[in-house]
Amino acid sequence: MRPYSVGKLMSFINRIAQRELAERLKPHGIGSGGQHSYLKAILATPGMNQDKLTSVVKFDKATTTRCIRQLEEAGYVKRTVDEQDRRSYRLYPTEIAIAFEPKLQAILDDYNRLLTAHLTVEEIDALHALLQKMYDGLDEPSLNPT
Amino acid sequence: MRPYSVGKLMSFINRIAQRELAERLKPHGIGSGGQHSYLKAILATPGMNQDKLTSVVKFDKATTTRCIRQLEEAGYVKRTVDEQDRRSYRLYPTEIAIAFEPKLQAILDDYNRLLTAHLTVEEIDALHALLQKMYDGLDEPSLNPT
DNA sequence: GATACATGGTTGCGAACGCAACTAATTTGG
DNA sequence: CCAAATTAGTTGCGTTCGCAACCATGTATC
Repeated sequence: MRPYSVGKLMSFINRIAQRELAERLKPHGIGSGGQHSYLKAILATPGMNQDKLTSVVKFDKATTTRCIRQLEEAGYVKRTVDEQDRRSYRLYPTEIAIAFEPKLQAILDDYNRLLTAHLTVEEIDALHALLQKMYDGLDEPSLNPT
Repeated sequence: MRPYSVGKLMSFINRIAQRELAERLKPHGIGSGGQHSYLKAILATPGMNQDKLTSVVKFDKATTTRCIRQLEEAGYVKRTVDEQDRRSYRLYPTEIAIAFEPKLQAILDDYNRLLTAHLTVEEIDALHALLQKMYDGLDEPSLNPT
């Protein structure tokens, strides 16, 4: 039996949805793609270095460098050299970022509501649980060489 | 109550997974991203024009132009001018593409199995149904101006 | 404490993609 | 039947991203 094309559906949905999200973040100087993921992670856990952050958001470390630079230029993130290890930077949200957090969260909540607008509450629960399980399965040593 | 971050999970999973798929398609001269979607659509429905194809795969028409050009250069697709409407091209798979179809399908099946490796059969059924419903909901006039 | 190795971060390069502006063929309205 | 509007496709431009090569700091081995 042929497996369902779960990958195709996810890629479709993601592609359509990302355009919506980009449009909503743009007025706040936050670029499309992963920038908001970085900002959310820094707000949630201030003081991480870029390497840690890269593994949290699952992008490439080069992408991290660039996204952080953009967030810094937009005034959302501060970088300070870690005195314990002078190679790495500790990342902190600025006052502006902290003030913006509720708005950011509202945009993301809105986005999620849009995505799941045609599902019942039970269906959303089930979908979230399944995606979480899927994610946990993928986020394993086999695919994540140390 | 805060909505689940279904969007974030989907984007994570998609990002991780796309790298896997890209690696498997690369040896066959098929670029990462949407190229395989176009090829599959053309194999499934030969003779479409690019405009129709764009709406099927949900990319931008500029992206369609470029992906089709690459598939043509790679020898998978033929374009012929539609004599009924000389602006449009009819798209057909080449012999090579037809011969390659089973292999392509095997790669995609494999990919889907990888994605859902940690789910039970019932969970995969449920996930597929939910994603399909989600997709159908998004693929509506409100977001798809005619 | 000099040499090798590991690790955090950056840069160069190329691929993929969307938007907007454009060309060329077709349809519509007067 | 001609001008205006529409439609299929292309091109220019800017953004995002991954990979690989690289630099600088830190750690380990001798």
